[in-house]
Amino acid sequence: MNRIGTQKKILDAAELLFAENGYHGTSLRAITAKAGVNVAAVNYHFGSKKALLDNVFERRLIPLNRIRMEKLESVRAAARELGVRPSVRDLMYAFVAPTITFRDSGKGARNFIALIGRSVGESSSTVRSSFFQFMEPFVRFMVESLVEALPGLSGEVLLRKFQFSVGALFHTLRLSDESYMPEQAKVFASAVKSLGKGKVIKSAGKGVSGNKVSSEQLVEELVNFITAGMEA
Amino acid sequence: MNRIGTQKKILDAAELLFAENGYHGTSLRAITAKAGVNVAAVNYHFGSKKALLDNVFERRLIPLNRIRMEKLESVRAAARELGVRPSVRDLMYAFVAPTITFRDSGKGARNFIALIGRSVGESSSTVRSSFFQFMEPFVRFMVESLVEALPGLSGEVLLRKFQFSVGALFHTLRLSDESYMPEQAKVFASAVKSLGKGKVIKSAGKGVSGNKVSSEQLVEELVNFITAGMEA
DNA sequence: CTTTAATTCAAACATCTGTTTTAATCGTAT
DNA sequence: ATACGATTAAAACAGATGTTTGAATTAAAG
Repeated sequence: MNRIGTQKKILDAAELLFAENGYHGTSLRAITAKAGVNVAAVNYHFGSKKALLDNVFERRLIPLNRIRMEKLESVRAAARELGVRPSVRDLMYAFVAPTITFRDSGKGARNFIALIGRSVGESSSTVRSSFFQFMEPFVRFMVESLVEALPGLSGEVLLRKFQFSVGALFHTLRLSDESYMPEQAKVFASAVKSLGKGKVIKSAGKGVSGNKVSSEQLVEELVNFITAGMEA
Repeated sequence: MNRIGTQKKILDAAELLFAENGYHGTSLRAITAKAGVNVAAVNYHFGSKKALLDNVFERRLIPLNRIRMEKLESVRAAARELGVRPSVRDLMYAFVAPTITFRDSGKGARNFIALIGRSVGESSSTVRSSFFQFMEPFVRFMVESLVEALPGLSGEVLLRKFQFSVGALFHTLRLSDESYMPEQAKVFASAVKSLGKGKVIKSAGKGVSGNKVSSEQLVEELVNFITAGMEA
């Protein structure tokens, strides 16, 4: 039985190509060619292209969301035990850290992170519905926790601020692999190069900002940024 | 000569459908059907589907970027005259305000703003290259100005912080029309409804946050958020 | 009015899409 | 070895895609 092997090969290829060219921009023939399997294998193992997309999300998003949920719950539990409100910073950390550190768990994970970074803003309803079905429980829990942490804010304002944070995080995820955003990478790199004053950017000639910063530092900067924004 | 009329009809239809279903998710036949013109009209007037996309961007992005540039230049000029550094808040305002207030200049403008909100993270290289070719001069100028405003930050850190801001803004633009993001709207709306404590969200039953806040308030909140993040 | 160029239109183009079919092949248990 | 269910493979399917063609129509110029 090579079943599992074939399914994994298809999932890996689809994950990569969906991240690179989008759902509609990726044909089943491109996927099966990269996976080294027959075209019919997708419909045999998954049923349809849409079902394949669901499986691509499901494979990574279920364990990832479990980690995020656990972190969030432990933050709330710790605060409850101390009789205080959870801090915005801790909540934001539980939101940001698992996602970004997940990038480092393998090449496939990096592709997937770039994919979900795109899926938040995906134009096609096919991709959106597939993605949000897995994200809803976490988002709901997160918003509830934020209301607890920032009781002075109205629900509307808090919601928008959280959406600003979501945008900041997922945009960063999109940029996590330079190869997927060559135009943006070039624009920013040339902007930095043309500065010519102040602190020198040591890496300007070699690469592009965003893919050489360590995950730990990126988490730190991002949490600092959105925590300050949430509390402003 | 009905030339201009036909071209405009095609551009309007394409702008709407690209925003709703993405570039690859929109067929020329869908565009021409909505525009009420013949399929061949696109290739006759624009040359190709890709060239049509370029024209959709160009029509709005050139005047919009000119406004952003002028605002940015006036901020820098005012600071120079006073012999001080431009404030982060003023720079961020010049970045955010023109984009968001542009939404209100008409129905087509609203469609377009949703479209460019998506194009930043678009998976397809076709859309990305079309979009970034118009955005590069502004991004370059913006980064240069930020270096001036925050001389204490290294170029790399500043760049990442600006990218967080870009993410926050464009994610908000994506959500500026609820009809394009029904799943996300539902997730957030239900999350708010299930709060049950603190300030009551008056609008929870009627609509969804994001499309009833005034542009002025949205600009204010967004500028507050990213200014705090930049200065954190 | 006639001529001429620009524009529209229906139809067809070749190619690509996701999916299905049918036969061949594989691994495994009897 | 045989039989059987699972998997693969090649081929074909109907439909949609972007683009092109060539005739019909329209509008402006002489």
